[in-house]
Amino acid sequence: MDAFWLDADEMAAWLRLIAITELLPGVLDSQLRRDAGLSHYEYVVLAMLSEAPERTLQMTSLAQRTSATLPRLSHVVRRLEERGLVERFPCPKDARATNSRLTAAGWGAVVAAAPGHVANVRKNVIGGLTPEQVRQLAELGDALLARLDPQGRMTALYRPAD
Amino acid sequence: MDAFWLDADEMAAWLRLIAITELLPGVLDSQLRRDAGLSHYEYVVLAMLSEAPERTLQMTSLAQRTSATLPRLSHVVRRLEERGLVERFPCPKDARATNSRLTAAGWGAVVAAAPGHVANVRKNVIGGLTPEQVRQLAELGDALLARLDPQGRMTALYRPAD
DNA sequence: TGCCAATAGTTGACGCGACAACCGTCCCCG
DNA sequence: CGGGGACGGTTGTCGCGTCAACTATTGGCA
Repeated sequence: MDAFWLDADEMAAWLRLIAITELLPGVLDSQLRRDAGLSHYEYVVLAMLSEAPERTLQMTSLAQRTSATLPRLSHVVRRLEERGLVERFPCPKDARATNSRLTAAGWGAVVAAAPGHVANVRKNVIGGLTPEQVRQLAELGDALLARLDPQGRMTALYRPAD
Repeated sequence: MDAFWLDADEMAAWLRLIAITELLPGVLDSQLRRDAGLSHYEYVVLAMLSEAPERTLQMTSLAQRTSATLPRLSHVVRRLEERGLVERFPCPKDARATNSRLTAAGWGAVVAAAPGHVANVRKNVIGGLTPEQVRQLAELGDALLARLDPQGRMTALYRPAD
């Protein structure tokens, strides 16, 4: 189950991928935290709700769309609810389930945060790539996610058209 | 400072990149934690030391090579020292500095962990890509890191030949 | 109908990383 | 050669994410 190492090209790609996953979260978090008082993950949660019908999603669905475990989401939503950005209520269709809905304040927070966030993404990530590289990244990403997320837990997020 | 959103290609690439940075750490951590009792970051620290002359590096240098802040590294090295995998001693050249050296047990831990880790990387990451995509990832990675790490803090890690 | 496994979600404890405050050493400029 | 700013590192606190345990509801199958 081993027998061989990574060759030079593979190692180069691998080391860069590691470095990116170490550095990217910090870049996203610090801008959003500073300018909008939100962590990147909190922003993603609000953004997903903002695009959903009724601005409402079931916890499990929201967790899948944000690549998070249910406990993580539960903690985050509780904090967002305490800040008045989100509200929870029992799902009428299934008494086990909980729905989360974006409040007006939550909508306002997303709208306020989005431009700076997009500018940051463009400045620090997408802006450094050629259009051809952007296309390559999307295809690469699909191939990687097929392995990283074989259950397709995140399909809703990264392949909304399926 | 905004005025425009991401277009469809950019959004596709961006969403995939986000998903990868959320999922990859868990995949790496859980395999190493289970099979070797190490977090991925601890493994990287040991691996960097194992490749250094005398298996020894100064804290600051080790922090740069592992994309970490100094406080983070300090905590991690203390734990590794308590487990006997690493030892710290004052740098003879500079009384302010501390050197970390891999112990025999630490070397053994890296050697024991490496095959499973490499297999995991191949199985879950590199193995899903074509050789052409591996090359693209390396180039893409350079372009992204030029923005994410403009100071070249990690240069030593991802471009060892410079 | 009644039972039991599976599903949906919450909670509490624990560990790790970020941040800020701090100490000791070095170096350079006056 | 002496004082101050910069450098190198450690420590403590706090917040967040994971894991495990738990409750409640559902749905299928006898």
